[in-house]
Amino acid sequence: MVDQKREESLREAIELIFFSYRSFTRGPDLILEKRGLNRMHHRILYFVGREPALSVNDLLSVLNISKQALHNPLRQLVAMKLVSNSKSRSDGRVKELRLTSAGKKLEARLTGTQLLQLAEVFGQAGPDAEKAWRKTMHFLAND
Amino acid sequence: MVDQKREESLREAIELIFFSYRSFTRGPDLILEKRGLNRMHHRILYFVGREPALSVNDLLSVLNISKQALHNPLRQLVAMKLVSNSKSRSDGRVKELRLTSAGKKLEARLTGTQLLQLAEVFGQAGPDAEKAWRKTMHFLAND
DNA sequence: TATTTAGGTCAATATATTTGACCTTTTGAC
DNA sequence: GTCAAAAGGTCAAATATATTGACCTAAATA
Repeated sequence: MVDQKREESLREAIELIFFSYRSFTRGPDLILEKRGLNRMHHRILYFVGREPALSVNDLLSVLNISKQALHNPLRQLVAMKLVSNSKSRSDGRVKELRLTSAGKKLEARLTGTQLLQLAEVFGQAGPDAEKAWRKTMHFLAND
Repeated sequence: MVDQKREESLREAIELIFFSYRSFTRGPDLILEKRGLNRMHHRILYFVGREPALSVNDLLSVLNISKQALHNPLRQLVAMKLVSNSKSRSDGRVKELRLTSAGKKLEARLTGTQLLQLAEVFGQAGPDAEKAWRKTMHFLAND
């Protein structure tokens, strides 16, 4: 009886994750759709913006997808002049990915909806809850 | 300067969500892959298991996808005898979806990895952090 | 009886993903 | 200087998925 109650409570947690993630991705998804882009484009813009001069290989590692799966969306972003790729000085094989100013603008708009949303959520939950949330998510993120 | 620091902290939160969600879905995804199923099949199994006699329309509502997008995975699950659909007694138009015993077994295996993972995470974080996490996620799930 | 609702299906299109091969340029070990 | 390895890019085929829009039945209900 105790175990079953705990399972019920853990299933509620599963649903919190499911519905939270959907809520969290809706903002950017709506903006992306209007431009014929998808969530992968946002992820590329996000991580390139997060670490300018990121290499293609490092981007692949963080996204955890195949080279072929990255190929198209990245090519599109470069063609749209949202991402630039220039040869690295220290290693001519490596390309350094960066956001162009247009790329920065779009990234700011996409991620901006999520920053706002999280600011609101943490505002409602309060700083102690935010801290505990971060601690818990840290455990979850690292297996 | 203050605002920029807060943005940095919120971006860390964004990344916690991204990596947490990936970690959270990996377990079921690996099991599903071996059977030629995907995350949508798990979602169907989950919500049907959660509410036996669920109608197709109600399933569509909770999943928030089109009838056509549901059609294939649901048909497959029924064909594999993991989900049963029987006419409702009270309204002959409505089908009541239920997990078969094989469906229950698979659902338990899939969701079981997530239950275990969350039990571990909450165990590490502690009951107070769990409570605060739930409160915060609740705000996030409801916009 | 006529309309609405729940459900199912089809076809066309568009997209995305995966597998696997193959190519160039550059680096670095020998 | 040669050669294997690394970084990156691309292609093609097969597969999978999603989207749009149409159309159908059976059952409920106004």
